Amino acid sequence: MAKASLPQGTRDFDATTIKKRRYIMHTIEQVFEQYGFAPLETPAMENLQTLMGKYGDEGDKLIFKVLNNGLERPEKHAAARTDFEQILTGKNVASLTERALRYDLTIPFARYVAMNHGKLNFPFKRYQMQPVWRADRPQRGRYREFYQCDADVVGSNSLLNEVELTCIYATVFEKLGIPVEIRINNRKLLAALATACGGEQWFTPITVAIDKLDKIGIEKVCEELATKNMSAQQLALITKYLAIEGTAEEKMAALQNLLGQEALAVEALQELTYVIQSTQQLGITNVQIDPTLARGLNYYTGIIFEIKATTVQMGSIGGGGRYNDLTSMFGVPNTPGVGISFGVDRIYDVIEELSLFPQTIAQATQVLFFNTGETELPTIMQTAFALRTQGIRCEIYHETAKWDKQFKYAERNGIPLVAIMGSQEIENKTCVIKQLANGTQETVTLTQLPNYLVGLA
RNA sequence: GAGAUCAUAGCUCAGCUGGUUAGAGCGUCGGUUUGUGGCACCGAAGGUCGUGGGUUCGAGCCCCAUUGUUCUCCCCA
Repeated sequence: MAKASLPQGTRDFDATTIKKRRYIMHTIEQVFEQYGFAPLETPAMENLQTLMGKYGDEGDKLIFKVLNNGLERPEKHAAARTDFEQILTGKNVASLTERALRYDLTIPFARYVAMNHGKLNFPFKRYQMQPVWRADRPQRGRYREFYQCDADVVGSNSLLNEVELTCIYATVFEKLGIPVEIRINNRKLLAALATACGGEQWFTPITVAIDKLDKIGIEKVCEELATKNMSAQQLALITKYLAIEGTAEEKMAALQNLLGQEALAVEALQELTYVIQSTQQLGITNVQIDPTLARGLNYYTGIIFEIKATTVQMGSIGGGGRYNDLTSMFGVPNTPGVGISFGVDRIYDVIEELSLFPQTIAQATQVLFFNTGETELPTIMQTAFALRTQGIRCEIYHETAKWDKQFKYAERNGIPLVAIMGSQEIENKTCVIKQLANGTQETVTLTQLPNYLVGLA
């Protein structure tokens, strides 16, 4: 017998955990629907071709691949052996692996839009809440299987979308009680910085390096860029850019001052100003401009978002941004979109750490009926059955046992009420209801019972 | 992919420079107590010391390998 175990980085979820996670997901789902997003689900597996090359070189390595079935068939052996050599050089070969587990929800969504663009009404707004898989090494706040909740709108260039998605972020985290900072930036600003440094070939090195600013500090960022042959003059510009601080208005002014001669920068600043001002007018105060925000996924082209919990040490718990033309990779051009994502499992960890889950979540059964004996059991079953039709969740203890045990069962399972019907009560058509929390108990007639219990709940 | 760390009862952990039969608390089960839980007391069950090798008269402890945990780098939700 092999010892029971789980694949690395995966977890089982017990009842309490699932209920807590549902609470998070329901909260998100409600807000999504308030803004007119409709649900979508896609398969756990995609064609490997759909996913490869969409997340950068690092991303490709983290995609879980599925080995093809049927490789043991003799007529495939020769081809499989040759193709395996390709695998060893880091290539992917369709004859050995042609499917992979989804890595995020955005690319499958783009694939869906490309496949169905003829019958969708644009702008098309969908939300999706499903697990994704990444072959990362697990650590704090990092899992190999985790849930994402995404909302995307495609077929619209309007900044109204960015504003509303920001509102969704603000509303969800307010409902969950998590203090967060909504950081926004604009990829066009980074593109302008690259141009000011001499050309767009600097875009990727710059974004990669400055994304690490808060971790490694400004000197190391400059060191890293210097190794890419960046001149002292260029580094001076980067340093000035990274040193920008202050209120949103002050940052805007400084950025305008530094990059105002670049057309892209002007555009970027206008967009950021619009989002900041609009959300401020709606009473949302936790949006921050962060010029150093870059984000790793390379398909973003405009405004980008990242959510940081301010009172807990944790990686970002949400992120997103605008992409010009994600569907063109699937042969359908001119479909701009913008989307956001919630990292449910990290949000869970944050709420747990801050002890913000409502007490009532864990409570399932409201009433435990004591099993007082074989002769009493039929009446007890009838009573419980009737209560259930009235929407009251009840259980009957599975066997006649000492009350001691039955009490402990109720306690351990967080059942707040115990119902006792012995021969005496049955004869009088009554029932004793005891509240475990404070020990008080009352005798209630069976006709009053449903109302009595609703009153306690 | 690189590095560090840990792995002993269901859980949390002790276990000395390598030396008899590996301990505690909590939990579980039984009892004091068959119509009222939480408390107390008494008793019991429960361990291939992650796995596989090696060194040694002797290994939970030392060495090597391996698997998993937690964490850091990388990157991300």
